[in-house]
Amino acid sequence: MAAEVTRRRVRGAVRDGLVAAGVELARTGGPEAVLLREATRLVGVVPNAAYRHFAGRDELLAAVCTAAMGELADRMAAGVGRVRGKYGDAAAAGRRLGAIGSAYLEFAHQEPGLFAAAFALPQQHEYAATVDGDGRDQSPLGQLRAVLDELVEAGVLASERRPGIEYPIWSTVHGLAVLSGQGPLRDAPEATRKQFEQRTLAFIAGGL
Amino acid sequence: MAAEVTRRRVRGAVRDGLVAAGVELARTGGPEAVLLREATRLVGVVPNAAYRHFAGRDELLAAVCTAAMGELADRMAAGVGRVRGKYGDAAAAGRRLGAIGSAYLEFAHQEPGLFAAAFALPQQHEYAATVDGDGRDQSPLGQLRAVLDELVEAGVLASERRPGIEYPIWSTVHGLAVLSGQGPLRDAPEATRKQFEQRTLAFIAGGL
DNA sequence: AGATGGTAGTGGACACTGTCCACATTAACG
DNA sequence: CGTTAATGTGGACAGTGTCCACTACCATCT
Repeated sequence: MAAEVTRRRVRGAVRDGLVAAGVELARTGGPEAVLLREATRLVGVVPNAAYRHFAGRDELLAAVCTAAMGELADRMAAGVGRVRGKYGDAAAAGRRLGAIGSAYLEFAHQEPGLFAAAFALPQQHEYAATVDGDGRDQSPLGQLRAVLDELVEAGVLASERRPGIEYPIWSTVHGLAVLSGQGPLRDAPEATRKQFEQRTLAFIAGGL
Repeated sequence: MAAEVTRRRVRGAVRDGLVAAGVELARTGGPEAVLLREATRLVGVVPNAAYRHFAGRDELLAAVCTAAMGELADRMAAGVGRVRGKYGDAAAAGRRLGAIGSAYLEFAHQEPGLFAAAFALPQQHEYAATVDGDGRDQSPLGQLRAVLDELVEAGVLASERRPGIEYPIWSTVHGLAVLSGQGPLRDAPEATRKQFEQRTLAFIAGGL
């Protein structure tokens, strides 16, 4: 009668489960909904078990945050990858820029909770070089920079206008994402929202 | 020995005090820091007294939210008011647009907590016509619209480009505000931040 | 093989939050 | 003056994050 059969899980299973549970909570309820106790409940473990893997709730939220940012990056990369046309082609480069913006806005719209969670903590995702196997920076900002560099090479964007232009562009897309996602424009009808996106992307293209 | 001298406050004093306390809490710690109990503590009243004036914590936060949005609107109006040049003058209209953007960004930078609180609840401030004595819409969006209309009248902005252009512009400024305030760009040095603002406002001016 | 030590999970507790209920007191008003 | 509604009090409850002491397991070294 050696008490309960408190089965020990395999290494890292609980931690991964907690992050997965946190992501799911964030998906439905945003960053506020990622509760430490609820996550442990979903994993089937006692609340304090989480403290073996995270210093506290904020560190769990940070992990969720990183995961959400990763999903955004993946969606952007997938969108860019779907654009045909070889590197340096002016039209293709422009379409790649549009694909980045569209993926960003689509993510914010389809997964408002995850999108909010991705920016819930001001940890610098972008500055920590998140590189893939080929040494390319696959972070959202890194991907945007790559396309802008391509636009310069393609002759679409004047090289003297290139430095720092990623920030106004990022701001424009991000601003629309939060205003139409969580902000005052959140319950505009689908058609209106689509029009906002079109106009905003056109505004960016015109500002190059 | 009729218990304590539980002095009754004048009509509305407790409610106003709670909102003021909530604003102060939001100023230092953002919307998350506006706790019902802490607000009542600052006012010097028992927690439950708040329920005589608000249905719950969310309704208090909504009041704080409205107050914060009001302060933003005031700053914008003050900035526009400081611009000299009569209505319809092209240069003056352009400077007024810049003043609106600058006031927005300055508010977000100087009062990050209040700025976050202003957008914490997705209640439609802008749609509820917040008009002043002269019947003008003094909400942030209303002021932006007024200046854009002036730009059309001054011949700076083509009238066929006018419809809906407030949204990309608002998005751009708002995006920079949250990215450089709470987001990943929050601990950029002052000079860099100033440069971001300049470039972003120039980006908008170029996009007209 | 057998002792040992660190790792992962348990149980119980505390302070804090928002919120509800029953009660007391005061102000307003007939 | 007596009634009534408004306003504040007191106590309680569930739920949260977090800390402490304790226990079972697994790997590793002798």
